[in-house]
Amino acid sequence: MSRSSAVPESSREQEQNPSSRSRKKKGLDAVYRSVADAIIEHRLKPGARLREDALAEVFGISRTGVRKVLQRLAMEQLVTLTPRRGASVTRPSVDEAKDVFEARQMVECALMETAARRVTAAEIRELREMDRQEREALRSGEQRMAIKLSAAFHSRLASLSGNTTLADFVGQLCSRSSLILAVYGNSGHLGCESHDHGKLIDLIAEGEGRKASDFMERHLKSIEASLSIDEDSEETPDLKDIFRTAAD
Amino acid sequence: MSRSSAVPESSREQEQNPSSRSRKKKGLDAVYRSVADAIIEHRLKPGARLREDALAEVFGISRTGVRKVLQRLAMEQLVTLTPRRGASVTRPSVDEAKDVFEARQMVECALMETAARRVTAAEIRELREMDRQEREALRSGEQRMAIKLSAAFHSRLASLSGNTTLADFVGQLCSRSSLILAVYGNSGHLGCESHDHGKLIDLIAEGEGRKASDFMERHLKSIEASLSIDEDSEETPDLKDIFRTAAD
DNA sequence: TACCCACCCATTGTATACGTTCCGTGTATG
DNA sequence: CATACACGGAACGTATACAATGGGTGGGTA
Repeated sequence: MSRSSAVPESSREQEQNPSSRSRKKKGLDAVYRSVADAIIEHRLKPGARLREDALAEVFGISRTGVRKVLQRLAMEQLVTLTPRRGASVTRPSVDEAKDVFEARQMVECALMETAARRVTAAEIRELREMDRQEREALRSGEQRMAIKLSAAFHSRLASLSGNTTLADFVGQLCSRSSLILAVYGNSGHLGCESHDHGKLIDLIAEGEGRKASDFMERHLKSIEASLSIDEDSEETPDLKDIFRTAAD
Repeated sequence: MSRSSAVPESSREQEQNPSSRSRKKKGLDAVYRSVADAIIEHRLKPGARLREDALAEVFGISRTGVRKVLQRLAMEQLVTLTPRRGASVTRPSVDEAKDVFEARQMVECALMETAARRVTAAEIRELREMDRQEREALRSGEQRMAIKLSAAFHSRLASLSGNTTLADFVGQLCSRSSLILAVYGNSGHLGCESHDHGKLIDLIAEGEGRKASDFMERHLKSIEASLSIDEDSEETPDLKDIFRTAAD
């Protein structure tokens, strides 16, 4: 009972949320985006169980479609499919978090040099607009939206390279980073400092690929450093340890 | 008629081939490996249609399981799911091929440095054994097996870095490379020259990460250069052009 | 009182059945 | 004789029904 009660409220949120505006009939892909966004925005927290029946009822589709969506999310490491236990939002391990940020530094930095060479004026304007929206969301206290926009910004930045394969990979890494922030992030300051993205755009616009790459490296390292990856916060919640004082 | 008649023989290959040895009962995941291997080994050529009913009958499972497998393969870019046309083995475009090899050079080279630092003696032995098997297959004319082993070698090499995320990514890139070789490769010489892998192992074993990275870059560039990426070989087979001489 | 076993229910895994859409072919007409 | 329309069939998309398994709870016993 204690576990199953962790989620149902969020599914109600889905109904009343206008973002998933009653797309009952067409758009199976829209269901995927809805769930993915909910996870990225931390409306569905790591560890939350995703029962097939519940999702099927919420979105007005059958379990068949739900399973397809969950499988796709599982392949992107956003949800974890335990053989007979069902699906739950992935709770990234410390090693996983480390791997994801190592991958991001490797790929995103390298792509900056290509992006600086290929970027167009229209794309620069688009990036500035995205940055503006992100800061706007951050300013008005919409942390959830800011997190999603930040991931979208990094993903769009990677897509400037023109390499679809690497861009998609970065997109997945950014999504997983949102999960990592949800688990290991300090609620005090979010991952991306707003002014960083603006500076990044400047460097790209000036064609300073090398500097953009270096800046991106520092940017990502600073995000990673801001995480509180305590080794001891792993494994069992240690009921004994937690309630030791109470029992003492 | 011209398009649909291009494939049906391949589905018969599946039936008579003993490699998919009657894994009827357990192992839904085994079906995935069977199909993936068939694609990587070029037993299923790019463009080959994969009818759900046929696969279901061959593997003794229902279409439900087949669809799950096909979806997974589609996500790894090994098969293409056309909305109402069904599944077919992906025929990589020129741009896709270029992207994949750019990604491989970026990631695999970078991982060599990490691998050279972390590799153990046991892993070196394992790599040498894999290299031996690959050369053995190449020597005995089993090109299909050699292609698969070569991809497995690169994938295993990447996994030495300890970064699961990047290793999995490289694994997918290697699988897609097999497809690219099937389309753009000259049947004369396969992608990986056998002695290259041995040299790569030597450098890793000696802890020469930098040299290993450089060598890997040359290795991959040489594979890419061996491809015959003719821009004109794209698009429609141009029945008019092909039969112009006959009509003339 | 604490631990273990057995039963029941909830949830997922799999298969089958139905609806839908698109391709191919055949015929009719300009 | 060519083209266009229409019909039939085949394959995919979706939903529903059944089967199997694991966990949770309750009772019994040491």
